[in-house]
Amino acid sequence: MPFAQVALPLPLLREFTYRVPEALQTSLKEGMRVLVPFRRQHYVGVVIDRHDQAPAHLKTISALLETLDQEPIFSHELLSFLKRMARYYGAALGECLKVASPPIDLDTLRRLADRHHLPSDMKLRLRTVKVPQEIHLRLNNSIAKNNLGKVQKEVLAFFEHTPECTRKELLGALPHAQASLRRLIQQEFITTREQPARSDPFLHTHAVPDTTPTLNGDQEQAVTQLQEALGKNSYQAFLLHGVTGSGKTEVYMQVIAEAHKQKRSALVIVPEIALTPQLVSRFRARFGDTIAVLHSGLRESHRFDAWQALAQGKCRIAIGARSALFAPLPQLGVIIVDEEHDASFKQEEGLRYHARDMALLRAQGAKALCILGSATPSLESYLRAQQGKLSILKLPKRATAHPLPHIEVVDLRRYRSTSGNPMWLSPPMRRGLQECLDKQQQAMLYLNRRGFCASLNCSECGEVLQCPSCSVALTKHQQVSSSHLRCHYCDHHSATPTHCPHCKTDNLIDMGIGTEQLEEQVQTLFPQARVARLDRDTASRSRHATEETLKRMHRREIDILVGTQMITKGHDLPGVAFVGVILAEQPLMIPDFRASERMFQILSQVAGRAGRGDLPGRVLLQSYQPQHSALRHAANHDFMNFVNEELSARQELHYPPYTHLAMVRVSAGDARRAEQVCAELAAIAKAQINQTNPSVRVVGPAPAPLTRLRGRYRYRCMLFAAQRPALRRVVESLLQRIDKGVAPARASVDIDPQSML
DNA sequence: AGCACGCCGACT
DNA sequence: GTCGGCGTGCTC
Repeated sequence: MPFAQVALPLPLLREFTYRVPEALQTSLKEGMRVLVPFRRQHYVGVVIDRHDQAPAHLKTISALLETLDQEPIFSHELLSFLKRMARYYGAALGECLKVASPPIDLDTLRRLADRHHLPSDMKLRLRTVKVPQEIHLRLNNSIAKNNLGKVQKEVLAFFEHTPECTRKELLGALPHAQASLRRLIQQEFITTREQPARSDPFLHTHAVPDTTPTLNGDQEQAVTQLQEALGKNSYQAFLLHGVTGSGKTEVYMQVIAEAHKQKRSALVIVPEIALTPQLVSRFRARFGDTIAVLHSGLRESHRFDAWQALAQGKCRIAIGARSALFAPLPQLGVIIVDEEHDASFKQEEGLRYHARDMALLRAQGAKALCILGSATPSLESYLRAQQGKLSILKLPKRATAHPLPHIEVVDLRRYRSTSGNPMWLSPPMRRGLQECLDKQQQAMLYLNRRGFCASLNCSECGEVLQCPSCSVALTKHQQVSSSHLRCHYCDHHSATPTHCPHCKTDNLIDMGIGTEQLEEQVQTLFPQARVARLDRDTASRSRHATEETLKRMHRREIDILVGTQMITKGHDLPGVAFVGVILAEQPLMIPDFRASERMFQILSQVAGRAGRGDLPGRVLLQSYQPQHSALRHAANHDFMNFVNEELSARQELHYPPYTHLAMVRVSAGDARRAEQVCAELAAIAKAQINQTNPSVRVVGPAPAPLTRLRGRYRYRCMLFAAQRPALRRVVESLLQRIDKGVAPARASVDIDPQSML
């Protein structure tokens, strides 16, 4: 077949045909990367198809230059999954392949460039990696041992116990042997071989093997069902609904062990923030070196290593964040998505895919199991379970004997400070903290706002200081440098003014509270307590700041930890007995139909941080809306009533999960241009609504909640549809229009948006 | 995405 | 008279 269909790593909604050189006719397969000329440049694309004839409309067809791989880097399973994914999101296949690709080894790339006389600065537009090499030494069998120096003999003696070692190892043992070694190599007494160095930092953490614990009845039942399903070798999806501390991880591990027995591989996807060394060592303790960790925080070379180990079958279990979805696993047996409700599974820039939804799609194609686990399942998953698309497994009890923490709600309306300002640390909150300190237990205070205060307002004229390029209030910060204002959406920052820029009076007052101020207030109230703060600002101070603070927390060197979302996930801190939430209804202030759901999830999750050790946990939720039902349900640990109430509300409003949503976003430097393009797209969508697509509802165009962001005006339009195929057809027509160009505006379609902003 | 081609303002 | 702004169009 002399022609190949090649997908390029560009946002082009089609692929291109290349002629396959004679020499590659037999070896070139689908899923291999190839070097191709494209528009006076060179790109690395992926062969997605071979065919006998070129499309008739093409006059000239270039030949592809070379293949980068001996074997396809995308298996048939992975490639067909990526094709389905591209179709699902209306994305360019090349873009999907790009996010799923391992980085290219720079040396390989340079060799290719040289061979084809490409300029050294050629833009291949792909992530590259310099794979660290190490030199392996091996003793040559037939050597004359006479006439050797003392050190040379020492070097040879070193080889008596090891047939082969690395140069680094040898020089580590014999640091003075450098010159002698060089001579031995020159005289060919020792042969050398260069090979990629193994460098995965997690790989060398030697975990102590653990013993498989006995399961409680619920866990036993879940494991039995899952193992049975695994034996059927077909797709089946589960929702593992287990309260915090119910032992979901143990269930995962036993299913993975069963897959292992059947020589099938496993993929574990966790939220970015939950992928901690503790979690990895827990898996490593059970499965040893068969685990590869895929983490975007890893150096590219480490990711490259992990990818290779999986592709070659050296590792059979992959664990990682969102992008681990694309791990090259032969004979995939089970995909686990832990904390499946977590919003971070949705990539919010570029290719906006949802790792949970794609995990289901991949499992389907691979005839594998998919297990979605959560203490507070998303409404999407819960409805799927009700519809029978997911089999539900329940772990209603904590695996340990400790009961769920006791949660109380504090009505903030009853407490005001003498100045009339809100009292963010109410008397019950203070008492709670004091009791906790008295018992020498640890406390956490949760407030999801960084900075000192939320905004700076003028009490004279009412002016709120805003970012010059975004329609948001500036946040005052006092840490790092002196008092300054920062925009939390762009990189704008300025000194804190003393006078109102509008009316010039000096009546600027702080509004609201951030973690910096909370930390200060806590320290003032409890001068003897050791207080620390954990948020994005403290984390960015140094690379290990967060880890260090958590370690200090573990060692009980901190009494009260103040923080944002960062303190809520993944960390098992057994000393924490008290958790306070400063403003429980904060999630409701974002205009989003999922606000209630998010509040319920956050409160449940924060509450779950209390009483994980031997201490009974206590939780205080401060709120101005103490009667809000999602808050009440969270306080009662009552997922069932929350989910039923919320589902019926969504059904009534025809919102997801009862409909499928596509968000059309348009931005431009000029507001009228953005609105105009958005209106045109909305009109195209509306024109599609006829007998073939009767169920699609178009809402908009309308200004986006953040009307201006980074100097660009934003408009949006929402498409709701009861059926996905109808939604897809309408979206396709919009994408075709966008593909033709809307410059200088930018337009995109987000399928199943997770954030309404 | 990039890089061409193409049509209107400030420079040697 | 040119150099260069970025608007629009095409890429096997």
